[in-house]
Amino acid sequence: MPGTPKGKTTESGEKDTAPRRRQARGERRISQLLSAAAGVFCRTGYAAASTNAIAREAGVSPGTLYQFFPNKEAIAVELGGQLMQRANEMHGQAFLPENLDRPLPELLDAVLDPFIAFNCENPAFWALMHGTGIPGIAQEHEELHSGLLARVEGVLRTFCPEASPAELTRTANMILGIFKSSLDLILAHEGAERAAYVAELKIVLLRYLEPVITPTHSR
Amino acid sequence: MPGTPKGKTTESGEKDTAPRRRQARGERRISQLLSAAAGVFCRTGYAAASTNAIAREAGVSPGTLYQFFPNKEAIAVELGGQLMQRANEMHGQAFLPENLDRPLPELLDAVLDPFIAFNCENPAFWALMHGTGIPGIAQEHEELHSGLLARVEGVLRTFCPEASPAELTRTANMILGIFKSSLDLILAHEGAERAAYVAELKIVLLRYLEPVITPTHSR
Amino acid sequence: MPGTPKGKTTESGEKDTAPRRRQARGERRISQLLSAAAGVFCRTGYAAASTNAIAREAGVSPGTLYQFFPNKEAIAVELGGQLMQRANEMHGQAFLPENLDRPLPELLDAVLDPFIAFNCENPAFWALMHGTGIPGIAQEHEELHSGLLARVEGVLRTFCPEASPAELTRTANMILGIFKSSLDLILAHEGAERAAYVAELKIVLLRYLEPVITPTHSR
Amino acid sequence: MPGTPKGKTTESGEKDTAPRRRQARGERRISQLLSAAAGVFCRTGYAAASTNAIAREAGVSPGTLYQFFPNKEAIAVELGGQLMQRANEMHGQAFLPENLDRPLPELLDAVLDPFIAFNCENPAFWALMHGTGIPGIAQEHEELHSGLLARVEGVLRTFCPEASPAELTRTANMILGIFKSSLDLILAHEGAERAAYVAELKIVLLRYLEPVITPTHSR
DNA sequence: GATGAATGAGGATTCATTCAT
DNA sequence: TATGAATGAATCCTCATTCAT
Repeated sequence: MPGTPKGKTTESGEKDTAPRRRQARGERRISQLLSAAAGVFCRTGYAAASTNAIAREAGVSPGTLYQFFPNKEAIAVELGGQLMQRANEMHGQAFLPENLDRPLPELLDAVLDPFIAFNCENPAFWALMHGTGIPGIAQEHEELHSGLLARVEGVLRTFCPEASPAELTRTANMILGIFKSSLDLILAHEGAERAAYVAELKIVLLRYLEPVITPTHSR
Repeated sequence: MPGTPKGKTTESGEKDTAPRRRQARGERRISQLLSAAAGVFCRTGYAAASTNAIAREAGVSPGTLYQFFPNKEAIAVELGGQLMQRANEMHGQAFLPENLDRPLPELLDAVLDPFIAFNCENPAFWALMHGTGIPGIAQEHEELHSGLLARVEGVLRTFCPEASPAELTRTANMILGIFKSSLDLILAHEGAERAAYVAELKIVLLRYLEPVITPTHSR
Repeated sequence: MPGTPKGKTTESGEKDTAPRRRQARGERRISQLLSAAAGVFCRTGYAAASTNAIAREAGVSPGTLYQFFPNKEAIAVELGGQLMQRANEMHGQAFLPENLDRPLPELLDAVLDPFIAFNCENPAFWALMHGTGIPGIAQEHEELHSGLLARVEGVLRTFCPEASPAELTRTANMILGIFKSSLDLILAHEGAERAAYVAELKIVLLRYLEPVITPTHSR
Repeated sequence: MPGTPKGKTTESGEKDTAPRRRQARGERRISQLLSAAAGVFCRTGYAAASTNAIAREAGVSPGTLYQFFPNKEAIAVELGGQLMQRANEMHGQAFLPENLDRPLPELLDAVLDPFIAFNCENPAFWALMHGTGIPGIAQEHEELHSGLLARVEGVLRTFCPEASPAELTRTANMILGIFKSSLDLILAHEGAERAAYVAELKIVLLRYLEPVITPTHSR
């Protein structure tokens, strides 16, 4: 958007600027709505969140919400997708190859810290992944979940190439589960206590994974 | 209120019998309703469960339901409490003092196996504990949760008497969290795969707890 | 319902009477709702009729309406079906075999008069058959339409056995169409003018059909 | 209001041209919108047609639509009027005096064929005339209807000068009604079957009108 | 106690219409 | 003029809860 040459001619300038501004307004609204939705989902959960409440929180009328989203589910899906994408971008580096050569504790730090930070800043992300049973979302969120699962499996595979796929999946699921439940605890506390839970999570994973990966790694 | 003699007949024998029968019938109704609720909660989750659906599943009219429970939440609370009690009864033995002297793997088996079995048979128990975010229930279910927490803390305390209460609570929370998320995986699979997840849960807890309790225990 | 022996024993009497009364109330409500719907459909057409308006007209709350009908369409379908049934009952005699031997003018009188009377008394019947384009109703009403069509075709067949099925269908469709549009005119007028339109309808049909059926009939 | 000189440039030539262009553009827009409306009305009926859908079909924004029409009804009215005018132009010749001297079958051909053709090509015309019950439109479309009615009455009057006005109106209404319902059947079929229904319509009208007009005409 | 009808506030969604740009 | 965002009343429908019998 910045850097676009504007005002080339008065005519094209007019034709070009107005729509862009309108579009910009629309996108601002979308963000407003999404963050309002994030707040409401966090506070009340997806099922209990009403579209009217979301619109009210965003400071718009219900009709406006429906100009940008076809239904409540779409809001959750878009929000989840956007958060997922941001999560992926943010942690792409966490899973960088160079991290795989580092000792497990460092690897855990590298991977978990940004992920925890992200979730602390975007608690809606987690609230959405809990939406079990909501028809239509489960599907989309399965996708989010399997994305994470695949990443973790990928890391595990490099450490234990001899493990069967089933084992890998199982271990990855356990890791995700542990992470998930710990995140609940982490989010439920603050300050030093939160930090203590973060440390505890790392201890759990370290002790769980050390025996699994050390053999491969010790050579 | 129930059992109040209303002087229907002059015979004292009936005075006693009729109310008792009524009470018995009432308790049968309550069980009916509670197990219907368990089924519905399991299938649809608490929020999406309608009182009408529960009444229908129990084979009674909505009015009857409200004769025994003041509102939907009360059903969940009662159900949770009752399941919790059954869980307690069933596992009272698991936490028997003699188990505390056994090596950790056996202790884990002794404690986890019946608990897992119970949850496999009563999936509603778990469904209820997930009701995070439901206003009003969280509080009541905190109580269920803290019951479990206290038990686990109690066991831990005997193993690490020198640990601070905060540490104990933290560890107990982690254990419960790990158990909780593993249970999701366990319930989501069947047969050999389910058994594999059970084994994996024990590995995680064993490795997590071994360093914590071994020193104390090894002497 | 009448003639049922009641009050055999006090116990079974109680068990039997209360539900029947309740059921009776429900059926009264259904009739109320259906006639309210008939009125609203007549005045505003199906599409523009709101369920709240129907409930209001019936003097009940919207929720009550939905206790007896799953949705707006079901009301229309039930109403249509019920009217159709009444129409069938009422005109079963019109199509009696003995009428087929009478000269065409009398046949037309025998068939049309009760049908017209019925539609004047139940204008909703007609309003519903106009519901073109309403998804789901079209199907049900097609059935009503084809019922009529079959009857008319049946009569025609006895008069012109040599006609092809396609011709019969075409003629029956024309007759129904003429009847339909004339009914609009009949319902739109009153008193003598209405009678004049009725007469005119018979003239149209008489002249249309005379050449078709006379050959068969003249022997 | 349009065409008002706003004095943009001093040159008188432009003063004249620019408004004309604007006007031309406006009329193009109006046609766009009207034919879009015709399509939508045809597909979904008037009541179910949304102004947004019309605007979308026309490739403009809803705001633009409201720059040319004050509300949805006005679109229907204008469309109906325009179609009516085209119908009038197209069939002005059908009702030419010289046709009145021809035998009835030829007269029917002369009048009906172009009218049927017109309606097959402009199905929206018919869709609009069915909009019975739509508040506010009925009145405006009555006008369209009465236009046709007057024409038919005019023709009839030349054939039966001795008939009372009431009789004429009645007969004209019947004719229109028959035509209307037959048109439904005609539009609902294609090819040979459609032709057969056209023929059938003519038979109905021929037999209905022959006795009415022959006496006058046969001398 | 039991029944099932009754309630009505609330939720998702639509759409004719208006407004700022 | 044109745009498309904004509005908000209205619609269908649900469901926890109450009431008459």
